[in-house]
Amino acid sequence: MKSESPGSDLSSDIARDIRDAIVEGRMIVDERLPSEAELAEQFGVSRPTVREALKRLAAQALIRTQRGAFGGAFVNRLSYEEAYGQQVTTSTLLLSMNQVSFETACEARYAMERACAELAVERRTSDHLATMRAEVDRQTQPGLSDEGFCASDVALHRAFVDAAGNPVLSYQLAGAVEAMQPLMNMITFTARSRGEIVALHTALLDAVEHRNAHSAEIALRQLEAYTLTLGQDVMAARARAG
Amino acid sequence: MKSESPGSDLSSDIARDIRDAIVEGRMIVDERLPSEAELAEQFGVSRPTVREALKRLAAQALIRTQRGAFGGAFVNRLSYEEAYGQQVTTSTLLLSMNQVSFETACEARYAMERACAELAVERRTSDHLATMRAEVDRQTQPGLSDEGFCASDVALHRAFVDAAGNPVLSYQLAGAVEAMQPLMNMITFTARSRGEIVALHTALLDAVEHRNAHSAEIALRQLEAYTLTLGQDVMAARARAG
DNA sequence: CGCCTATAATTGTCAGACATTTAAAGGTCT
DNA sequence: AGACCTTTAAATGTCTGACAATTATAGGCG
Repeated sequence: MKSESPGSDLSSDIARDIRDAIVEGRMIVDERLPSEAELAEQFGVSRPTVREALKRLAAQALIRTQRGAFGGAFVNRLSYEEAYGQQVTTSTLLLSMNQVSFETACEARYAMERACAELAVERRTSDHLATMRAEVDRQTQPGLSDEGFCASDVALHRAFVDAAGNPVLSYQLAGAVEAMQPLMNMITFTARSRGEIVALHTALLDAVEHRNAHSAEIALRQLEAYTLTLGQDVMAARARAG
Repeated sequence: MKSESPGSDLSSDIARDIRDAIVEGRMIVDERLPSEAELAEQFGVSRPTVREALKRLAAQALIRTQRGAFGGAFVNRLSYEEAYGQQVTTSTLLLSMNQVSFETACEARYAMERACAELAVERRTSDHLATMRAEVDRQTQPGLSDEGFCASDVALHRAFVDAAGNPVLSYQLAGAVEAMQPLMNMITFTARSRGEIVALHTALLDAVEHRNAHSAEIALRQLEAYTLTLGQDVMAARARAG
């Protein structure tokens, strides 16, 4: 009674069977799967085929494997970090491979960030403020490369999102914010544009410090508008260059 | 010059090498990878090891394979649908495996949905309205099961999010909305609670129809509050039951 | 009693073979 | 000449059997 669909591919079928068992809760976290040899017998296939199925699951962080006696494959508790990673990779590829316009990506990102404003100003701790301030400071340093500037930008926004104190929100936003980094990295930041951005970051920081959600949203809106103009200039230049 | 880190695992290393090549743009969409035999020679490993690496990449939809002459592995254009699927699976597991509270998940979901309100009321087409209306109608039908009610709920919210006309936003929201379905499915909806929800859905629908972002946000906020009370009742009952 | 060693279970890797699929090349008939 | 069929070769999919590497447990030794 094995389920099939994609032109028959044993390792796919087996991976799906096991994945379903995990997703539907028939296997619980840290539960050990049968050994590869046992699985091979159960599914009526060879060990390499089972191994291919297990590697598929491992790639999605659904299982982890351990060598040695009493080792084997175990249902993995998907950590926030692993989920972040998957989220960022998937989002980045989605953007880079689907001719998603800078406008669309930017709009989505800032819409979601604004969704954090209310919670962030309410729950931010002094730690969050300190992190944001440190990043703003870094952004004013003269020797900073464009890539370093972008990285600091991401770190600041990350701190802002984390200030909302909702790990699910942080996880969802990770993709939206980090996936834009490759697009942002194409931008050459002039001293003037850096100044503008730092000013807006400072406005955001002040709003968070004074727990003013409305001001935070305005700062984010201005940041979106300014980022958009910078991005559009780059895209236009690239279009001219061919 | 092979990169290594996790206690040496050849198929992991190879998968990472290839993944990096794709993510960094050194391999472009639809480009064909060398055959398994060639890869085995290049990396100095056996074909089964190469195959395990390729299955890892296939599990993340980074490549697709085609049998037969002139077949092979090709860099896959990550479609929105594939990305949705990954997003939903990852989000669902993250919620179910990490004792994420109903409150936290609910808060994140509605915060993100509210972020769509402004764009949705501005860009919604009559199609979006019709879909939403159809789902509200379905929700009033007497014979509808609780699962059917939840599914319709997801469909309505999905239409609302899609109305924002930003595919990246739709993609990001897919996880937040659908991952809550297992939690919602634990709720037994009484006739009274269904009535309340339908009333709020109708309010949301009206707001979208009349392009009133503020009303839409209020409806969503009320929906969040009501969903939260329903969920908390269930959680409390489960806690008592042990 | 503590340390060391042997053991067995399990994953990781390899080699070679055969089955299956598929597109392209070449041949045949009209 | 053109349409249809057959062959062929390249590639993935799968199997078998073996060996290497790792590791927790059990047993032996001082």
